[in-house]
Amino acid sequence: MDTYGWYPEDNENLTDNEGSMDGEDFLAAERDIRKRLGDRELDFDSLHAISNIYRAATAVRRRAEREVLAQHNLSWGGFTILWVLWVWGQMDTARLASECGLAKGTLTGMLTTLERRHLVEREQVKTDRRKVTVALTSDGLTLIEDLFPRFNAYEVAMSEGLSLTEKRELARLLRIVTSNAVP
Amino acid sequence: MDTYGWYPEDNENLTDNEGSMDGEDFLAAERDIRKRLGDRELDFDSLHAISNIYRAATAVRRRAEREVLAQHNLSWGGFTILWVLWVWGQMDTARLASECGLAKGTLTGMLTTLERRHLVEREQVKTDRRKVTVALTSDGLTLIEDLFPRFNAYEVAMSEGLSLTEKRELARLLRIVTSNAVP
DNA sequence: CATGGATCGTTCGGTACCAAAAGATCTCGC
DNA sequence: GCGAGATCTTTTGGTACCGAACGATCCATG
Repeated sequence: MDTYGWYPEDNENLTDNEGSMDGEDFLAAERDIRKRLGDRELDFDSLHAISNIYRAATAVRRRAEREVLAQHNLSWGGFTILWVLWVWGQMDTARLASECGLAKGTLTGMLTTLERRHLVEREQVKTDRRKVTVALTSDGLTLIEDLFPRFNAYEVAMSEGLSLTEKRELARLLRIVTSNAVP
Repeated sequence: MDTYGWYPEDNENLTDNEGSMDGEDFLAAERDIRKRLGDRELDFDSLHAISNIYRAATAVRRRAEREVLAQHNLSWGGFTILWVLWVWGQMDTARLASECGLAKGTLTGMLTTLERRHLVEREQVKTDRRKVTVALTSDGLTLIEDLFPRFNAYEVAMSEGLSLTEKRELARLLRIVTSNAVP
């Protein structure tokens, strides 16, 4: 069996990761990865940069849904839709899907859900009847205006420990990754 | 109507965002947000830092599923499970769920899918029959060893434009956010 | 022993989410 | 005008994914 077939039989000499993780444990986990796979031709810096994005996104999303959004029966996606319509005003579904990072087929179902709750409304475009524009209702406006400041407070809490410079640097680096990933 | 009730009626004087977005457009979009909501007491730096995490994660995930994982019929979650088992070896389902960032109920279903494809196998722990450990099969090992180098190449492509220092800085900042979000 | 509480994995009900196909409408060459 | 192709949204079929409820197993205390 060549080096590529190497496989860990036990966890000796590796960091114990039982229980909940803090920042130290994450670093330790990344060291373990390097110890396991260090003899291969891999780019570990890209690996950690990219995989930490998803890890952070999942953690932030799940906690937001539990602690901020659940009391209003909103999913992350539903909240995003309201937020985008609030900031940019009404728009057609193709643009809305792109802004929200959703497939347009996904958007259809979620709009139906939001429409049933009278938070948004659809309207067929007169000049091009293939298109549909979506807008907040007054209920939707009330909800997002009440909810968003609390959501922003949550975002502040999630970026605790980052300086102003670091927040801006984080946003900048993520913009670069995003434009790499959007074909 | 007070300032809080202000609502955009049209998109004049705002950046046109039709079509696909690049890094410039993202910055423009963030400027629009500030223009729309700038008179409120919100922390825009936290907002952009946090919301860009999710945007980047979604874009990276979707493209990976399409361009790297689809040819092996793997979802992002399924891939993550194989990867974690590869790096750390067999473990019980609770730890596996935590490492993968999945709810344990979700993991059950995905393990069943992977087990049906003979990529992983479950085994009841002798000393504590409540527990179940999960391990890669040899098919699973072959798959991840073939797939991971290509996945890593994808990660390199996604971090194009970032220097080594920036990749490490990105990983570091995201670790801070993640530990804020894991309660 | 016995039994109540803690700790596992799984099941359940429901939404989110995607890619691909279908259906509706517009546009442009002829 | 009129039919072919382009461009929209919705529908479809299937997986991922969550929280909560459930059932099995372990363990501490009397």
